Amino acid sequence: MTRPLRRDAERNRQRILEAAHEVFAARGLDVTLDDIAHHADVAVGTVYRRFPSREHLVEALFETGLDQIAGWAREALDEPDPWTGLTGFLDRALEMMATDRGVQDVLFSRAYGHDRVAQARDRMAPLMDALVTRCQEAGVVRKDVAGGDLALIQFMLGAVIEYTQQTEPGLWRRYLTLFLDGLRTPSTPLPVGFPDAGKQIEIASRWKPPRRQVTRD
Amino acid sequence: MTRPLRRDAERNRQRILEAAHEVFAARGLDVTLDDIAHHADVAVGTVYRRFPSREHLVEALFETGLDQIAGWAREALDEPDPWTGLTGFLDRALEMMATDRGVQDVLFSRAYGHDRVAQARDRMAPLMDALVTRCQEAGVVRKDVAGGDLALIQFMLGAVIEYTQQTEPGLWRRYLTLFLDGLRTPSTPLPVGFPDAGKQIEIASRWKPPRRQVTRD
DNA sequence: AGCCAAGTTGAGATCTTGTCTCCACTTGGA
DNA sequence: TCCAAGTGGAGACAAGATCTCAACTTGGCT
Repeated sequence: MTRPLRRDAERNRQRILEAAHEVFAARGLDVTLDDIAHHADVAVGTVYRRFPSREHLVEALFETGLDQIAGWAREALDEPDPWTGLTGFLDRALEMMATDRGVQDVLFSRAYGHDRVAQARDRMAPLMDALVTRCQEAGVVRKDVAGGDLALIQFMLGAVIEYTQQTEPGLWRRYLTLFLDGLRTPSTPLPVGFPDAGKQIEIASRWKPPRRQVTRD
Repeated sequence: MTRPLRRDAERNRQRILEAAHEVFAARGLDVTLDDIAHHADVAVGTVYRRFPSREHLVEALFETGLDQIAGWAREALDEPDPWTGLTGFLDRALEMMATDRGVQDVLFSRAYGHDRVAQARDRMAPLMDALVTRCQEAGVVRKDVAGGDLALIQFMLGAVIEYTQQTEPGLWRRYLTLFLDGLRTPSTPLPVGFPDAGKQIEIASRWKPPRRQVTRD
């Protein structure tokens, strides 16, 4: 049985988690633990005493974040109009990615979050499938797109967010709209099929979140 | 008047340029001059004697590449059918980006290529505008997109290329098709306007090409 | 109040990675 | 033959991240 943390230690633990959340949100997962420590007004040593690696922080922070997205997907499935469900979901999820850069890293890379976060990620795939299938059954989405396409679309819009958010926040909505119009029923046949699960994992394994420009505060 | 290089030196210069082209193509602009040297079977010192910085290599290599893209745009304007012109152009340009990762870096970042490459880049914008306007006049492209949107679309597809090319080459065509369907005339109004020139420069200035995964040969 | 285990601090040891120099050595060509 | 031009590559230098540790502080139990 492990005894509870001393009061000051517990307080510091919270401050570190908060700081990590903010720093991850602002600059993605690829930040130093020193940065986080500084942001939490705590020395590096303290951070290392609580969290042996960035990995532990990521696990502690992002599992709930991903589950929140999954929750939106489930809500979207309850929406009476399938199309509204789908677009509403994408809007929320992307809004979150625009606010928290860490989410994109954790969603699309296998570099961090090997345990609980990875599981949360996997729980999302069937929900995406359901969202798309429901729209297809209602005849409002072309038959040749897959649930997995939603992920790639999110990835692309994530790239736009990364590119433009500082300067032109919200510009991504422009391209989301363009995409959604492309998803609707009158359609050109798609030239390549969507990759299977094995390929998808391979893709994500190869991707590493980009090193972000150092933005001074 | 500067005397010509010695024969062996000239040969090495060529090998360096070739090697740089290959390495930039495979891994983007953010590679070390040491890498290039190694690839050219030449010592680092030799590279530094010819090209004081990566910048010089980039200038020497990419000006023609960008002009080639501009050339395709001009050809596309000669195409009798405006829509075929537009799609054909995007296809070629993206094919090039898929083959040469350096192109994406040089097109969308201001980190490299300050002189001739920058000018070549600027020469492209009016061509994009023309391509789009021509389609709009023919009534095949929605009125609310701008020439600049083509660049962002290329950027997004570039991100997909980066993410999937190793594993699932050509997958980007799937999303190009989706996008093109979104560009066609029956349309949902776009939620945000396209940013003006000043903003565009600011956007590109902030972007740095991502550090690529080290892929062992 | 006094004690000490738990906690904190932050300079710095260590590692990694890239840039660029320098000088002993080699080579093309007048 | 000779030497200016060219080359090799170890390593100096810089930047930046990871992680440690010995001296110091503090919460909380008695």
